[in-house]
Amino acid sequence: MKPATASAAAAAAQVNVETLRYYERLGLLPRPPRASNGYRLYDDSALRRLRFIRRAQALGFSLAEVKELLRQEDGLDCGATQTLTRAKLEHVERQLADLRKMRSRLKETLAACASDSQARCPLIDALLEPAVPTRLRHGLPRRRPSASITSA
Amino acid sequence: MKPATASAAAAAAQVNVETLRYYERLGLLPRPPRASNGYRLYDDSALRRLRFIRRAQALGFSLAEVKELLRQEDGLDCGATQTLTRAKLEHVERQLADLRKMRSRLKETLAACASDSQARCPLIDALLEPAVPTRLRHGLPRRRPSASITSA
DNA sequence: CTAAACCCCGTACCATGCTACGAAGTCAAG
DNA sequence: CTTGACTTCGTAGCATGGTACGGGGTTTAG
Repeated sequence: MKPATASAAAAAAQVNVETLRYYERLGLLPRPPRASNGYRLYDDSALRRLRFIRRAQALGFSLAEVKELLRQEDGLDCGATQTLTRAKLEHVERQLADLRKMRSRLKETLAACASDSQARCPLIDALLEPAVPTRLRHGLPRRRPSASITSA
Repeated sequence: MKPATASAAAAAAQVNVETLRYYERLGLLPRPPRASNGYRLYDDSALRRLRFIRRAQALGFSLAEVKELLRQEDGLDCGATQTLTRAKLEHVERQLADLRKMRSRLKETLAACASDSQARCPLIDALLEPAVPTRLRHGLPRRRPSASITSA
């Protein structure tokens, strides 16, 4: 297998060429060897690594986490990887549960909409549901660090 | 129910106070009436709307989509909402499938790691798998619009 | 030889969803 | 009356994950 050019590597991994440079800058991809003209040459191991990154991302790992995972490829211990993986598994389990809830909500809503066509959409009511208790002044937790909703 | 202050409303919905202003700027929350001192007053409908936003977000809707959804609360037709909901449902189904795949991958990996302790971690290999055919120059799809990996 | 398509680099920009900052006014407990 | 927690505003900044731009060199089909 002769090494791939940037665009070939990018196409193979379904990413933009610029993304390769981006990953390289982040230290996710090693600085590749260059041809005599200065062009980057991506060999099999680089392509594998690139696929690894995309797969890990698809598994829900952030790029920072992917970087952690990759450290072990370079000879580090398995422990950190296992810990990360376990945490990610738990996260995935939670996501699954949430999504299942979402799904049934969405389905119910659509069913109601379909039967009750012409009337006002029940989507609103479906989402409105139980009130959360309101606390007042003096000693609110202030919720400093707000977690992103799409990832932990 | 007397109207809530900003911090009370924020606490009730588990969001940062600034987030209320942010949503207001985006047009997700209506400009609330003000007390004589200029303070925002969030009544029940505002609080419901705020909860709606967070729930919809938790269902995977982006803020832009939430805004679409909310337009119908203001008397618009149910059709757009249904369409959005159906699309979101499909997205959720896809996510579920992906997550299930992830989960079994993660589980397998952990199991392998546990049994094969001390040896090199199989995580890498687990993710590496099948090669993608490499295409060369001239007529690559160029993949202009790259979809975010966490949402469609 | 020319033109298109590829490559390099650094830097700037984008979208999303907040979060923080500073200056200033308000309000309630002690 | 002071103090501290609340509020207002506009604007700026952050984190993530890219994407684009401009100015330049290279390569290959025709």
